[in-house]
Order: sequence, then structure tokens, then C-alpha cells
Amino acid sequence: MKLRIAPSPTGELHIGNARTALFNWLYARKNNGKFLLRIDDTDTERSTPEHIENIVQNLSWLGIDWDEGYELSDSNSYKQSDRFGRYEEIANQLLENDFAYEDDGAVRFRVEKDKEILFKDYVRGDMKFNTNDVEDFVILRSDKSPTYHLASTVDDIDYEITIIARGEDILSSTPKHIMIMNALNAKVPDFCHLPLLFGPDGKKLSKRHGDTSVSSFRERGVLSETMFNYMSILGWSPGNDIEIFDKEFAINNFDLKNVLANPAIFDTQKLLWMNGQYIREFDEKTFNKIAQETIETSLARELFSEEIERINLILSVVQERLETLKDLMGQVEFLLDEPFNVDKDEWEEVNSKSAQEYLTNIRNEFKTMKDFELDKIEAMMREQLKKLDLKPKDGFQAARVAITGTKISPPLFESIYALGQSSTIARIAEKIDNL
RNA sequence: GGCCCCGUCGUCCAGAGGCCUAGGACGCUGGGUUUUCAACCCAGAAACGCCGGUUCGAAUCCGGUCGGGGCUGCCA
Repeated sequence: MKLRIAPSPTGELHIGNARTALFNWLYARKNNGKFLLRIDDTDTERSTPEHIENIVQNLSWLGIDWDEGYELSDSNSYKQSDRFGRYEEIANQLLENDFAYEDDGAVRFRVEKDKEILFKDYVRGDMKFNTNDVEDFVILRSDKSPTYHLASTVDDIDYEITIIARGEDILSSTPKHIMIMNALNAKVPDFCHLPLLFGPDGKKLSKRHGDTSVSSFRERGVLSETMFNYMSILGWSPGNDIEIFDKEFAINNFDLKNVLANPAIFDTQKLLWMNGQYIREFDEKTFNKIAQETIETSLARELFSEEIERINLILSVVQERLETLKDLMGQVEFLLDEPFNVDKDEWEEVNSKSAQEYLTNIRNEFKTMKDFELDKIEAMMREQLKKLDLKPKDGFQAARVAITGTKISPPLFESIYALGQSSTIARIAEKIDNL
């Protein structure tokens, strides 16, 4: 059994293609088959090396590896632009056998009329097309480059693909491919046309729905595990209402024949929710490492050990309020050796006479505090609240803005504890008017 | 227009003739917790497109209809 994914490098790896790759890969892995990566770059105008690189990188990021194909050391090329001679040779052969004819310099496949093309599709069952609905189609352009129909079919034959699982958008082209295979006396493989991924408007997912590349989600802080998992449950389910699972579980339970026939709308909200679930699952050590890397990337510098110490004190409570890794910076920024400033408008909103009193009092308490620890901090701050007969909100929010710079922050006591005694005192002092 | 595919809550999925007064998840609404934002917990609203047929019995099978989508390129 051998399956393949054959993206066109006319853009970055698209979620739709990634999902098709994923299903092919899962089926190959499940059945101990082979999975091949081929680059279908017959559109020389729009194909670029950068796009190839992006596709390769992101497939790897998703954990989708291939046993044969592009850039794996073997003497064959799996880039169609390297094989134009081969396609021209086949086109000439079809010409000689009268399966094709020349038309203004291009070569067209001669479609025999009144024939029925039958094939079985894994997800759609018995398919039947009448050749009267298929026009003679170009297989070789006048510049001698092959079209998709020729190149793809020749490669599927040459590389002995046994199951072609691809997007439903190519369903109506399948008769053409079968006709070429028949003309070449090749064995016709099995077909499986996977449902398309739609945007929120119910139309084929594309640039019009914004950036739909895998890399864009990666840059937004979506984890590879999330992407893998979420793409798996679009059009397929392992049953029993299970929807969060790892690679191994997916492989063990996957079957192309269980893929739904109807298209699925890609729901970013659910993807992000799922990402939050995955973030929450990391153990402390792993999450601390991921967090450090994320922050360093965002800052474009390495963190100092003091910064890492501070951050690690608060990460456990930050971890449970993240949707993506991108949200991390906003939560811990006040702990970094970076310019600190307090949001003016937010400060206006929380500042008041009683807030001033409260800040003055807790500052004095912090200055004499012996054991600067979480429970001590909380006890003291609550006690001072009582003394002034303030509601938690009035005192705490003022302290929060003064110390973290904003009304939205990690839990207050943890924030103070992580920041440290002297910095806390200094930041409070900054916001006390008559100091 | 022609050919083809598809049709269960707004969305993703469960359901393969009786277990369905249709289940789970996201989202949404209300409540709880609460120092912010989240997270978490509880509750709720929300769907078998429609019409026929088969059957004792249909979300499940068949036909039609309507609706959506794809293809119809010397793009893939």
C-alpha cells in the first residue's frame, strides 16, 4: 500500500492540503503502508522554492513524515519540474498510439465518446461518469510542459501509488486520469476523494478567508499537537464522542473509509479552545521550557537568569489562562527587564483617595515584611483592606495596575510574589502622589 | 447552463431501521466561584431542509424536490 501527498508549491502549506496529507499519512501508518511526498510544480509561473520549503517545514512541524519522496536520498526526483522530459516522452507515446493529437502546438488527449468510466471511491461509493461530459483535454502545453493531469497521472503510475486520496475538488477530473492510465495500460489505483474544508461562508477555504496557511496558525501560537488533533476531527471521528487524542490514538483508530463525505467548516474558535486544553496539559518543567522559548523568540534576546526565576514563579497560574502561546507575553511582561509603564487610562479608573491610602499602607507593610511569601502577602493585603474598610476590588485593582501596569494580569498575590519585594515597593511608590 | 458531490443544533462530530422524548464538543445564554482576565463547576436554549414511498416502525433505506458546494483553464 502506498499513498501520497502532492502539493503544488504555489503558496504556503494550506490547512486543506495539510488535512489531506494528514489523512493519507494516518492511513499509511495505520496499515504499515508507505507515504510519499511529491512536489507538483508543473505551474512554473507560480511555483517557488520558498513555498516548497514552507510546505516541507510545516509538514515536519505537524509530525507528518514521509518514507519516500522529496529530498530523501534516493536517485529519483520527486519534483515534477525535474521530470518534464519523462512527461513529454509519454505524451509522444500517446500521440503515436493515437490516444492524443496535436492542437496548435499543444497535445490534447482524445476522449472516446459514449463510454462510461466507473470507479469506486472510498468515501463516495460507486462513481460513474460519461465520457460525453469530458472534453478533449490538454496534456502537454505548446511550450512542451505537462499539465497537472498528465504529470500527476504519470507520477502516480511511475511511483506505484496504490491509493490516491485527495480533495474532492478533483473528483470530476478523475475520469481523465483513469483514461490516461488505461491508454498507458497501467493498473488503476483506488480513489478516495476527501471532503473539502470550507471557510465560515461555506465556500472552499482559500485566501479570501484570511491567512489559512499552517504557518500562520503556528505563528499565532497554536501548538502542533493542537493542529494535528483539530484537523483530524474535521470529517472524521474515532467514535464514542472522543475528540481530544494524540497521534498514536489517531493512527490506531483511523480509516479512510470512515471519513465523512460532507465538507467541514474550519472553526478557528474551537481550534483555539483546543489549544488552551493542550497548553493546560503540559507538566511544569515542559511548560516552563516552552514559555521561556516563546518569550525569547518574541523579545529576540535571551532571558537573564533572574528573569527566568521570576517568570517560573508565576507560570503555573499563567498556564491555565492561555489560549495560545502568543498570549503569554502580555501576562508576564511586567516581570521582565524591559521598560515598564502603567496604562494611564486604567490607572485613572482605579485611582482614588482610598486607593492612595491603601497603597501607602501596604507599601509600609511591605517595607518591614520579614518573610516575603505568598500567604503572608495575601494575609497582609487583606488585613489592610479591612483596616480601611475597603472592598477587595477597590484596593486590589489599584495595586494590580500599579504593580503589573494593567487591569488584566495574572492573580495579584502571585504577581507580587514573582516580582519580588523591592520592585513591588518601588512600583507602589511610583503611584503614590505625595511621595 | 452542463456534469458531479453533499444535506443531524450557528459550527464540528455521535447516530449504520426500534436503545432517539436525537448524544458529546465549541460557541451562545443564565447562575456559581472570584482581586482583574481567564480557568473551573452547574443549568439552559439550540438540529434530523421539505414532500412522497418502503416498513408494524425511518435521522437511518428509496425517489423527488429544495438548498449548499465543486468542476467545467495550455491552474492544480
